[in-house]
Amino acid sequence: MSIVTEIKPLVAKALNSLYEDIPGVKGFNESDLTISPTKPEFEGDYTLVLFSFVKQLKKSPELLGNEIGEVLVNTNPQLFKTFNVIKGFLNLVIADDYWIGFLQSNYADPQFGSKPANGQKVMVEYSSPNTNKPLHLGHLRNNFLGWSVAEILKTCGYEVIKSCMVNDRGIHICKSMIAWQLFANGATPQSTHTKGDHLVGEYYVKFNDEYKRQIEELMTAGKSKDVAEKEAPIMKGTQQMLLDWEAGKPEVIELWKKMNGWVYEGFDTTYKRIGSDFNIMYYESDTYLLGKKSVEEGLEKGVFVKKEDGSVWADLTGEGLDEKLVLRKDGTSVYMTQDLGLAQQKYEQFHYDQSIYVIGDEQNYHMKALKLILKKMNKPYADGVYHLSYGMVELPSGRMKSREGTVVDADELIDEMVTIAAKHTEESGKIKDFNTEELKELYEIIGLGALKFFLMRVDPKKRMVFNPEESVDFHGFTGPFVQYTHARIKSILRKQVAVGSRQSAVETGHALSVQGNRQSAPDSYRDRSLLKLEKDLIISLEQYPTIIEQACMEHNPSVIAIYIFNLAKSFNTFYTEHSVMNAESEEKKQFRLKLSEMTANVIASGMHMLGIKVPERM
RNA sequence: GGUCCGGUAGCUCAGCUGGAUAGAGCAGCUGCCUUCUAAGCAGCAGGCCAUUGGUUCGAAUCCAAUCCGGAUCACCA
Repeated sequence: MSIVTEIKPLVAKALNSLYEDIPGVKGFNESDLTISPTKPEFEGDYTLVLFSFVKQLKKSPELLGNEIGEVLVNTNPQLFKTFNVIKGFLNLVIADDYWIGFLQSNYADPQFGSKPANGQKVMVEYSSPNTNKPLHLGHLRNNFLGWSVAEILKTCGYEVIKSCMVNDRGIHICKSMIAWQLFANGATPQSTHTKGDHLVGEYYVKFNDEYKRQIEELMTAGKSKDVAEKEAPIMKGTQQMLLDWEAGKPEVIELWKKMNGWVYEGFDTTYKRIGSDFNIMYYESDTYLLGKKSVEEGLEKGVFVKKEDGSVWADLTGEGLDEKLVLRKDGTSVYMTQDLGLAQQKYEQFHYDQSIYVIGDEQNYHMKALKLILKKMNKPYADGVYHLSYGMVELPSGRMKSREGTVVDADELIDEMVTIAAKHTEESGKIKDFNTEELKELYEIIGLGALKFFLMRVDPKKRMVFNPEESVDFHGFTGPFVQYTHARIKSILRKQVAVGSRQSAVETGHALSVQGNRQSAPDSYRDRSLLKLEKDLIISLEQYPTIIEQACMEHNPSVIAIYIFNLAKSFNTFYTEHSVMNAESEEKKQFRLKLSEMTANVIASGMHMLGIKVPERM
């Protein structure tokens, strides 16, 4: 239980006992209270805002604050040390023993902040790549967010099933295929020493080049732009190929399998490197026909209407949207058809309570429509559908455009980050005894940590600017900063182990125990009081479970990133000011060791939820 | 045009269930390594929180309008 949830009922109780006799005053409950951390420029740890009671109780804020503060301190001396009232704010000073007790019972728990299983099941669908080109920066944001949200939900007690919808068929796939047929001369990843997804991507680009060339040729020959776009031979060939694919023509299927196989090999390498993994894969080639049953069902229920031409529509005008096509007039499915079918299939397979779709915000409208349609169809899982919408990643020069070659390739970007990590590490000269393997691993940890942190530190909903120069900075509000803080702490803890007294210190630690006998150690009483920077750090640690809860509710990893950064900063301030190993007394030293250990645990735990590893040394 | 999202320091972002003098990082300027890792710490400077009006004891935060930017509204995916 967090300290704020502990304080609230006490305040409510105090208010009721003080003022319930006043005529016209109804009972106070916890939701009436605003309690927040005290601003650093005032004395106190947590603050109750008094203004809201002034009118009802007809007393001045100062008087109210003093009365409430008096009761709180008198009835809960173990929790509140003192209080002060400034303007309309009651600042409460929490007893040091409370904080010390908190540290004592949690410092060694690597799971601190996580919750027991709640029996709820959540599906998280993320990544969802197309198999015609390699991953780019935008995909990375998706992958990092999806993985992280899944991890946050697990920490909050949910059972999580990670799924991936692979868009492995369709016109865009045929474009790469036909270009390969025309231009590749049988080139393979092996023969060209090219990663499979990149090789296929090259032919996707080649398609577009050739297509453009053919359009120009036809236009020079006098055709209009529209006609040229339709009649370009390569486009006609592509459309034919799609028909052949749907008809199951063996050569086409074989080529499709071969090229998709290359892409999967490439994706596997990248996924492994960035840590993306899935419990279940769905392939569009398997699911694109699903959903026709849902369409029939919707027609029966009167949720959809069939027009004269045979096309089927959902009328969402009553909900403020437009009409949405769910089946083409020729009976073939559109995206919505597949999504309806897949939602149904997922539910039948897993009976989820929540189904999260990590998809870019350009599909806000589509996802809204999907949820609405499911609701109108009275699907029990409709309410659990949640679109985790994230903003586009832009470059300082503007939006990434694949046609203009301004996309940032994922593999290249990761390589670059790792190279820079290596450079910084070598310059610092702190890691002299690592072997080649260990160094390689460290560079990966730091480079990827920087990248993940950079992409996840901002609110997913918002579109963000990716500035290559800034992303390469490893100082300040960055992953490496946090990793560095962790390594620093571990360095201290290693020293303590080396001294060999850690075990006994950890086991006994009586001088810190709340139940400890004060009289037996007259000297240590002084050390029982916390210094400001020690207390700041403990208060920060105490907020971790609340932060996790918030991140979980909001499906928002940036909450964790921001918190962990502030925690690390708080530790560094403490670290510079006070020595752990050369503390003023043995008691202080033991106390600070615990404080350091807990900080390291929370950093590691929080970073884990972001998919970022923390090194022991760097 | 309809709907949705955003506009906070030079730049990138927090803060948005209303509360004290609006915070970080980067960039700029000052200091601090004979002391547990300087990828660090301390400090200075930097703001009409897009604009206008409203609600309130109190508004960056809520409401309305306006301006600017983006997304979307396809028998595309």
